[in-house]
Amino acid sequence: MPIQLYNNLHRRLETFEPADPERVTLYVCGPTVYNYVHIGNARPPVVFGVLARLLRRRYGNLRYARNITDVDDKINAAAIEQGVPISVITERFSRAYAEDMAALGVEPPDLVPHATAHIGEILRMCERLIQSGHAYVAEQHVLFAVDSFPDYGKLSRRSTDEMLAGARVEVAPYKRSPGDFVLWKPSTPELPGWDSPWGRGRPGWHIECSAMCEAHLGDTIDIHAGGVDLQFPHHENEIAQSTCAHGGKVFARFWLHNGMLNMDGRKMSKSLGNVFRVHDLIDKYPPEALRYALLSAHYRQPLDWSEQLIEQSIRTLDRLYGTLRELDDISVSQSERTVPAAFEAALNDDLNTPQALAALAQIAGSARQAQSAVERHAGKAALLGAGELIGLLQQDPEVWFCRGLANASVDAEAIEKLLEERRLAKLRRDFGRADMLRQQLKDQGVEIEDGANGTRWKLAGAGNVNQH
RNA sequence: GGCCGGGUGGCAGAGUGGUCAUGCAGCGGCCUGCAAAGCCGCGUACGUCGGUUCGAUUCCGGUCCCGGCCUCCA
Repeated sequence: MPIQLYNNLHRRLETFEPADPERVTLYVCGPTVYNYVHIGNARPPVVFGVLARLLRRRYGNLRYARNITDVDDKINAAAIEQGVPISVITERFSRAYAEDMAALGVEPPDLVPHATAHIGEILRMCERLIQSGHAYVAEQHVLFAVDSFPDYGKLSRRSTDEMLAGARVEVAPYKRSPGDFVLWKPSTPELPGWDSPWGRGRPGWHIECSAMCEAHLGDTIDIHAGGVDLQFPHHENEIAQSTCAHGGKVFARFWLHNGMLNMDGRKMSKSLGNVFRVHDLIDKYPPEALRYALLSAHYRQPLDWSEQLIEQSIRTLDRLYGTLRELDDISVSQSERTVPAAFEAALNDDLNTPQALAALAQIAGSARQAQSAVERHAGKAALLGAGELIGLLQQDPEVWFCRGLANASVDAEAIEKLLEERRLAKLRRDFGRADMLRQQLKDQGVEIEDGANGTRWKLAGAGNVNQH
């Protein structure tokens, strides 16, 4: 079954065929590391990370790059404010980003190129663009001439005239055309900078992605992905630079854009200040529930973020892990894991994660009802295999149900002691005493279940159990 | 203003020209000392107005509302 992807370049669903099946290339725009990222920033790495797993499963040899932007005016501002070199800021927050993404079950990409490690490539690309007449030098800036690229605006479907009509920003006087954008700009002595033929300076925002794609993935890549808010100008400009730097070769064959996360109906964005930082959320809620929540809507749709969404996700995972716990006695090796056709078909259909999660619920349902050892084994194999592909259900169920125990106010020994006391009370049919003990545990946030093989317990409620 | 996307049951959220999404919550039942979990069952959802059609939530047009981008943005 082919993988169908909605190619935003053509605004239609297309069958994905890599240019070279031996070497599939994927580039996702990564963060600017000047602060902790918010949960909206986590959507691309999570959803396109699932795409990476899907591609890797099918083609084996995937080269997946997700950059780190470590030179930028916001980083400069943060460094000046805190009185430290920019490297202190960028190292701190690129590490935090890696940790936050790992917590959300995002596998590291194959390549994590940093902009500052590619200044040479950036300068060479600038020179090539100048030589070929697609860029010019003005007041120590290197600017891309949008008029030199007839396809400019093709991705975002807008003409340069339209952009002019709606322009919100004053046009710098040295631009030949208002749509021209900066490839290289001068730095003052206190700002980070590198020597260049046009004086000491630093790269513009868009050129780094073009330079890093070229350096690591080649002139033409299979898939380029990122947030829909990057479609213009960032991705439009990348296309212009790369295409012109490569003599007209196609830059990216597929363009995928994820929708925005909303807070109270408005886009979650740092400039609006309505953000939840991943760093804080993973302290407060089980990270896997955050991942589930991010995958619960189709990636192209907007997703309303709310506490209720997280709690709903926790309860859904409770049920799925409950099924796995019922299958505790079954052992499934890595090679025995399976990916049911309906589940994979959903992901192949433009990464339809809600449908895939619906299929996962069905898989769990039949696994729960399986009677024979063979069926139960197949159920668990499917649950783990499908879960692995989408990055869920890979924990030990007991770990899931005891979420946050290490930080919570309860301790396991005390719980076990009360449970033993309750067991004895039940043996002598002192149910009043037994119910009292259950209530006592419940007051501590511990819920218990009596089963054939004794009593088990879990931490109840949503995420706040993990709060310190 | 220009370009683009969206309005589905209490909530989240897929999908389809004519029996079922799915999950969460709720209700009833089974099970249970009681619970919980699990199982079974239940609720006549597709913004609005027209059109096409034997039949439209699904196609077409109008309209209302919401959101995104228009050089900070995932």
